[in-house]
Amino acid sequence: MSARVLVIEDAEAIGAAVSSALRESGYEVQHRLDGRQLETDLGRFRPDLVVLDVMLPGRDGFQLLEVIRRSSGAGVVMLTARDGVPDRLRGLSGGADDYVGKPFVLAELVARVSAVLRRLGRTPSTVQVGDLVVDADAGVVMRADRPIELTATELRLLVYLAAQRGRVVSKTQILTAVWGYEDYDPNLVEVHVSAVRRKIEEHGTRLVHTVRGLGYVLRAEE
Amino acid sequence: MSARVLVIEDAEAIGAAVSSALRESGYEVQHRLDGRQLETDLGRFRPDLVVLDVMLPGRDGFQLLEVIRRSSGAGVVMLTARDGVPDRLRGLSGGADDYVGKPFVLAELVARVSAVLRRLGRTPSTVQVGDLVVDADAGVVMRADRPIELTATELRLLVYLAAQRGRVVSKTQILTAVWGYEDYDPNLVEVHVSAVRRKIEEHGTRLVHTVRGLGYVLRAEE
DNA sequence: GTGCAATCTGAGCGCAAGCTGAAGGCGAGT
DNA sequence: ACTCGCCTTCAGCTTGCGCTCAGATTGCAC
Repeated sequence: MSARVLVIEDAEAIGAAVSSALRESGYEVQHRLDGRQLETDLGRFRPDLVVLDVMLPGRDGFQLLEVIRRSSGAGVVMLTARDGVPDRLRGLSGGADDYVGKPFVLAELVARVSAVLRRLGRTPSTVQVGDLVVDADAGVVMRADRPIELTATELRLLVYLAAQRGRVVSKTQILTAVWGYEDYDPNLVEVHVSAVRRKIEEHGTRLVHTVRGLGYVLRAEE
Repeated sequence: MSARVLVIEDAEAIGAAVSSALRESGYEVQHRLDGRQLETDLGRFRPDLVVLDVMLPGRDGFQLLEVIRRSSGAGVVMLTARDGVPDRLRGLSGGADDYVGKPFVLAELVARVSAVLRRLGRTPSTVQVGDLVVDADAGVVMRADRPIELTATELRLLVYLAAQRGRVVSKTQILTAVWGYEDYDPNLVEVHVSAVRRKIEEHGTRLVHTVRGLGYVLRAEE
């Protein structure tokens, strides 16, 4: 059910952070420090998407990109230096599906990975819960065919909850997925959940359920 | 069927406590005081997961972590000093799947070990008993396709019983696994078992069976 | 059947978890 | 420079979970 993501990143700290953020968003993740066993990984792990650093020991990101394109249908998100405009062009022209410049916020990378997977049809782009429709690609939320105005943060929060629909997600998970934070500030999440509720639960129906001591779930009324 | 866990911890008392807690949760456990024969253990015992102390005589946890990563697909949960933020980063960056800060509650460690094993696909994340489905990862319990609202404690209790399905577990085992307690308070367990029953056994069916003098079993009607 | 121990369960209390209105701060747009 | 809207912090309030206790009930030994 959940998509598989292969992360190739030689900076261990970054690779680990990326991996755990993706895992917390529900993906199955493998992390490699270089592209040596890429062919094997493509065959065995069969990733739906590869997060690929440009600067790598041995074969660099662009060479690996070609390998992936030749022997797999996996999507590719490249990590490049923020200012490296040439890198960016080269990556896109080489066929990467998206790229993210370093330094980046974890939430941004996760969002782009999700977006590419959706585009590739690996993940549904719109999620329906009750009479609420969340279209992550279009960034539009509708309730009973009427559009709902959400702020950027509220939208990211709701899109995340929608992607995890039916699962209980902790405030910690939400913080890393939506904000990219590591420090624990439950109230920040509470405030925004409260705001989202005010907007999407107009008729006394409950969509975002609180599970005390665990977190929140997005689910239609039972 | 049951997963194998290797515990490397030089403090004997802690190692023993961890080992027996894991055994009570149904894992096959080996305990070593240092990492000298790690390579042999990886080959012979073939653990699915290694619980690894950071501070060890001889090679320390991070060195052992590398060995494990190179020559095994085992998951790794590291034990670090609670405040050791540097440790934490280093552990994750080295590729540990999770870490637990000392001092820790046994229940927490057991929960994290289970979570990592699930993520690695070594343990099914959902257990079905009769028409009851317990999804530990999603934190969701369904009966006949309808979600059941459980509190955090009730869920932990039921997840534990589900993991031990078909096996009689004593109140002492439940206390250590779910609460991390050492002192014996049978009534505490009884109260929560009672609450879980009220919620999951709506039609007079019995799922959590009492075995007088021994404990409880989760099992479909006999 | 009788007695005793084990188990069940309803009630209530204390407190941590969660909610929300208000206000400050910051950045974007004019 | 000013305005506007959004994000975040804070503080007081509310909620309901988890624990303890006590009386009822069950099951087993004899």
